[in-house]
Amino acid sequence: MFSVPTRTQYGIRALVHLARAGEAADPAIADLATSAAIAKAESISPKYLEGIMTQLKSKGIVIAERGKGGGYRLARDASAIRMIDIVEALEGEVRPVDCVENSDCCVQGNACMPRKFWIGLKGAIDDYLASKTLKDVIEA
Amino acid sequence: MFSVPTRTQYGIRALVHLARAGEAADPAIADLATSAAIAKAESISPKYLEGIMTQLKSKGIVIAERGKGGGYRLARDASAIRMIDIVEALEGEVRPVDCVENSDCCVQGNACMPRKFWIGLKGAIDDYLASKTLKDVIEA
DNA sequence: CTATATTCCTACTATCTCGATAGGAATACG
DNA sequence: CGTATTCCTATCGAGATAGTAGGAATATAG
Repeated sequence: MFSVPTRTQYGIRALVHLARAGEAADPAIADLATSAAIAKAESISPKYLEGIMTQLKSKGIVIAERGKGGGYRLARDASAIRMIDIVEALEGEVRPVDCVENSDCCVQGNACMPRKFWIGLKGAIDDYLASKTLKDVIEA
Repeated sequence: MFSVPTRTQYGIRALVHLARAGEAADPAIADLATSAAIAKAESISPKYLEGIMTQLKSKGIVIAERGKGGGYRLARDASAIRMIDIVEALEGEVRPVDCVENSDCCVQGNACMPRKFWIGLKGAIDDYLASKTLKDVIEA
């Protein structure tokens, strides 16, 4: 249960790759990597990863440099990228049931008795994801 | 993200229904309900709920009485049924990524740097689900 | 200006899961 | 025996997911 799609797993691994590249002494030297290079290093389908990287870029997690010699780098320090930012960029907000935000669904039977329970679950997940940064992950 | 299948939502609503039926003064009087009756009260597809109830029975969450006059009742008091018992009965163990239990997957690139992170997420979810009982839900 | 390497965009396909349905067998009651 | 119920198995359609394909846009190097 609660399995995380490969899309998200791949995205995180790609960001781990970038974060580790950026750990070098001189920043801005080795922190640029192409999608194809990451895909190869991580054994991820290159074309599939391309789409994931584009999405991470559109959400402001990474910065893309187009054209020859281009690639991706983290948009900010790994310690400033929370895991919840990544997850929401790739999958949208954590929402166990539709009823969490939309109370219109509370019409039939006991449909909404468990609503507070689900909201609590969302809180537990969100709190954990917000408490970890990309830096925490690469130091684990 | 982390959306809960209707199967689980339906199962919980059915159990809420049974738990509320069992709240009556005289236990064992009104605590028996047929799958069809629950389905009607909760606006759930009857045939679909049938399968869910059978599964909850096989996992020991409810007790079934077959034949005419039969139905389902909770196998134990609502306060002794943890939400994690229900979720695991219907969906199996919480496992964000396969890598959580199986460390064999840590072979390529940074595939397993996030492993501790995922294990931590599993822990956060499990802790929450184990902390709530069916009784907590019907009293919310 | 041209060749090349890269991101970016759109569309497609195969596979799987999920929700739901159908029909009927097994069981128990009166 | 007739009826009401759980229980079993098989199937189906819709949607999501993972991956593929082709090429347009963009930047660099020579």
